[in-house]
Amino acid sequence: MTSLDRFDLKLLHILQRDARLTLGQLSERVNLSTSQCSRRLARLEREGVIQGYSLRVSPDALGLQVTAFIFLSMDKHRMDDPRSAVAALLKRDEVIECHTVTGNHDFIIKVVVGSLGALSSFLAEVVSPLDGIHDIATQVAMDTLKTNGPLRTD
Amino acid sequence: MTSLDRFDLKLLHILQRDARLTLGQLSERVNLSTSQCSRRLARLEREGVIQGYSLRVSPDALGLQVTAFIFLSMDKHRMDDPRSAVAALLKRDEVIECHTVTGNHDFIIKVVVGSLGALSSFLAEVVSPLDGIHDIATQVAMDTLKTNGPLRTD
DNA sequence: CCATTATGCGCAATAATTTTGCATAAAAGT
DNA sequence: ACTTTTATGCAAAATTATTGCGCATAATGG
Repeated sequence: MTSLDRFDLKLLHILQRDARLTLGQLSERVNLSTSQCSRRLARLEREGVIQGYSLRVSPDALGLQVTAFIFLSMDKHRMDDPRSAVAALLKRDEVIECHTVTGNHDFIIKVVVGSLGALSSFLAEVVSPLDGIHDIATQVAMDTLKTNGPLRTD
Repeated sequence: MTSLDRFDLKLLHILQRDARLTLGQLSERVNLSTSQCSRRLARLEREGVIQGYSLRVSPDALGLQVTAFIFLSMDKHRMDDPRSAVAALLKRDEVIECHTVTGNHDFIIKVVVGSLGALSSFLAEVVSPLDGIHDIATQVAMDTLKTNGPLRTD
């Protein structure tokens, strides 16, 4: 078990918002020396609290203009192993997120693609052919008010 | 307009997966000098292709064990300005993502909170009190098969 | 089609940042 | 209270990032 004190939480709070601050800038804000910040971060990484560092890229700049949520229901017997039921989906770069959920559907899947045409192809060529599909519903995002929001640290 | 050549795309592809590679490591993989990688990244940041750098933090380590999707419908007249209709939500740290969507509901909102109790409080104290709410539906994620997947770059 | 200009490049010097050895101080355990 | 462990800051060392410069290549314009 890993316990996080207020310094750790503050580091995580700040770095979630800008992971490119230098240790110098970080140390000012949390009131610790740079060396200690460095060591604490190393520990948080080692213990898996920090899972990685990534870029936020503008989807538009990549020509990805459509975000959609796909709701999937499977035939009952396919749900003993949810992961393998949608294994083919998880590998696809269009799939940003995939969860099993309570409610009418079994999976909720977030995809980001170039166009409505690409969404349509994805549904027809990747989702529909999956084994044991019972139902597919799709909702297209028109306006993204917030994404990749940081987790609360307090 | 910003055009991205194969080097830019390769940089974005790699850094989305690990934004902490050094310019040296990066330069090997893309076959460019470190100085040129540095300059290209500076440009991508300047032009907004790279929107920022962030941490992937383990929700569990922060005691955040519940991910849920909240579906919100508003009274018709509240939807002329979607953003202000949910402005109070966007500020909240529990809200990771918020979109307007096609279909039965107006908004889809992803939240990450500590417990089902916290989810319940959030719904009762933050969502329900919003002005002009017509309907609320919630789906709790049981298993997260993929999150924060990188965008496709090709 | 050549001249001019602009853009992209790598190298090497410089600057900035991160990591580590070490001594000290604070906590924790006995 | 005493010992052991853990956390800390400082300063040196190592690593990494940035920039000036000269050269090449490609785009622009006459």
